Amino acid sequence: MKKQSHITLADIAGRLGVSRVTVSKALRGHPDISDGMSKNVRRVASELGYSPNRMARNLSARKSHLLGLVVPKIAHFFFGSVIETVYAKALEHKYETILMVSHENEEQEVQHLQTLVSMRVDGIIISVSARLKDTRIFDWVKKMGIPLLFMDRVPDPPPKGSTAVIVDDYGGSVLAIEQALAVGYTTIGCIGGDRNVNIGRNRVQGYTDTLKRQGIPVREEWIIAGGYGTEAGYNGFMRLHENGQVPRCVFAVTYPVALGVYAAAKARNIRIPQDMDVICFGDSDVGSLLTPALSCVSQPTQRLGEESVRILMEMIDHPESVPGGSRVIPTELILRETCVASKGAAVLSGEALRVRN
Amino acid sequence: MKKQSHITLADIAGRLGVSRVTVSKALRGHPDISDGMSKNVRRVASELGYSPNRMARNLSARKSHLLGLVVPKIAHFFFGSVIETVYAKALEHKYETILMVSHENEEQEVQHLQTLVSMRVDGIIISVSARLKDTRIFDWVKKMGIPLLFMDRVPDPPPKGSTAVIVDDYGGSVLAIEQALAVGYTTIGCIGGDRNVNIGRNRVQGYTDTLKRQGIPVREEWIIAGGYGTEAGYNGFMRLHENGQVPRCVFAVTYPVALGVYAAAKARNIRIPQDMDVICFGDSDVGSLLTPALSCVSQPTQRLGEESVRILMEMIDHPESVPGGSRVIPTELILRETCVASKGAAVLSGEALRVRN
DNA sequence: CTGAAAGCGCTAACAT
DNA sequence: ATGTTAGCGCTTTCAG
Repeated sequence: MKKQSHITLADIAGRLGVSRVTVSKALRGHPDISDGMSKNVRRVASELGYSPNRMARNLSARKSHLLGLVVPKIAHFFFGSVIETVYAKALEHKYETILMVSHENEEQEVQHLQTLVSMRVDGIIISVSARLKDTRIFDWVKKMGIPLLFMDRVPDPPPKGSTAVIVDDYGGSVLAIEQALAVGYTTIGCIGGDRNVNIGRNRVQGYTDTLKRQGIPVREEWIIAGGYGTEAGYNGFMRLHENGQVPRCVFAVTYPVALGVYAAAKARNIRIPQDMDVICFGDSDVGSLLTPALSCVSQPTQRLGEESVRILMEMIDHPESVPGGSRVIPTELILRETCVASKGAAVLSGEALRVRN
Repeated sequence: MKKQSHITLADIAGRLGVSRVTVSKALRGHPDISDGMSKNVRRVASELGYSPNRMARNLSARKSHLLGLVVPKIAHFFFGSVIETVYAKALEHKYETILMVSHENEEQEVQHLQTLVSMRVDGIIISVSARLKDTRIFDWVKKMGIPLLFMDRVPDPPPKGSTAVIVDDYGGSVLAIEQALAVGYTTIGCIGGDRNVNIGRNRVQGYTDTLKRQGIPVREEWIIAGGYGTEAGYNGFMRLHENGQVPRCVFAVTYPVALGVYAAAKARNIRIPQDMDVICFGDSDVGSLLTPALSCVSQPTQRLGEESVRILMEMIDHPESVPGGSRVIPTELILRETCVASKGAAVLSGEALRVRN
């Protein structure tokens, strides 16, 4: 019982009494082939419902036109939106994208990377998981000759000679904290993040530096690490609350963290922004529909995705002239109903006020 | 300048003074090979950093261990969550998933399907775009011998002999409308959907049937089609509002549509639920954080994804014994702060009340 | 237990 | 402009 055998070049060639090579060339628009022949080939191909076997093509051409994308999560606005952009941009360059989700799990991350190498993707974009510790896998990928680009989340410290496209995490959180200070808050907490990955490190750094610069004491018990998800926010707030001393405002390291804070506050009957205010890093499609509408530092997901693909393509086409280092994409402060001066709050209820950076 | 040449079976074989076949077998744990040999091969392989070339393997084995997944959107809770499940489940079966996003665009959909066939994926799961009109592509895929499974969104009418895993759209919307009626609303609108796809058709049908059954006149001007996204909800509400006669409650055909309704209501200063109430089909992670927390008919995304993969695997392994037809997955009514009896509303503010179906 | 031969479907280099 | 010859890296008979 042989498996369904597909139409091949040979079938088309046979029908036309020419060789497979001619057909192959014709189908790819090679200049060698005459117009008439080309037309005939195409006609027969479509009559037969021919579908080129990409595996064969890739194997032979030693080029897959595949791009690997590894992210820690997918069902979240930031990643969803970045992923969509990467897909679209890659397609413009005639590349298919293979998505892999690590679920913030280093083991899966390694395995995915191995699979991508195994598939001989032409390049890889990765946003590393929060728990990442061992970075040798990245050297291996590189040794395998596959261009690797870190996007948004980079191991800290970054592997030697790595290329990255990141968001201005430090600058963004400075914006956020300065806003909180401008409103008049002097007790400000920070929830989420960790030290393995740049985004946690830099955002928390921006927070502490800004406080220090203003001569405000940094209280370690108000810096609650613990990741980037909604649970981190929920648990983080709960820990803060149990300690008894709740700061007047908290800076959530990601949008999901802020969501968790909202949920926890609701559960504890803490009113936002009257009892405690919130501002966060990262936007979402529903940010403006929450009550109160959440103010944030927005990350330009589109630019992140576009730049990443652009640079990766560069790395694929000119492996030598890799510029290396990091492109940093600026952020933007979006003020809505949290973390705004109280009289302003009423005014802003309708549309968001945008402060360009 | 030859391209980076990877380690191959031959390299390992050479090092050990055996043939490539032996290595190939050893690496795959073929019983032919002795334990000692196996160990040696594995050792050398890992020393050399060998990574099997999956394209070559697939080409030769005429099996890709790839699964195609086509969805209209990704940056939305429902799809994000289904996608994640499909990835995980597929992995359990040793399958990689190739994701394609159609952006609700039929042309892209066709192209993606062609690409997947070209990659010789072993099976395809698709959630069709709302604008789908021509279903011949599905017959072609089938003719190419690739099992195809419709998930959630199926062309209406479904192609002959197709297999699908869907949600109980009709039953779910009956639940929603009955709830609205139970609260005492007699003027109920319906926003979103269209007639090309089952989910729109059936959800709207559930809405009209339930009203009729209760002897409530169905007012066509309160049934606003227009898709499944946030804009559809926003624009839909605006049209309703411009007409002047706003129903006491609206049923949003999807969660994003409800989000759009929230936004539009906010913009028009219509209070939910006091001025107009909302209930929708489809849940989200932030549903309970909206104000008021949104009541909905929830779709079990996990079960949807799991069932889909399970059945597709079945179809791949036993192409003959395709059962065909549709598996229908039941829904669940989740009441929060909208569309609940007014005195109940206060009581429910904290945690969600769940009514099992 | 191991290996030689053949081939998966396609492309690239080199004729003709 | 078209065809010939050789692989790409792996698996699958089928002999030893």
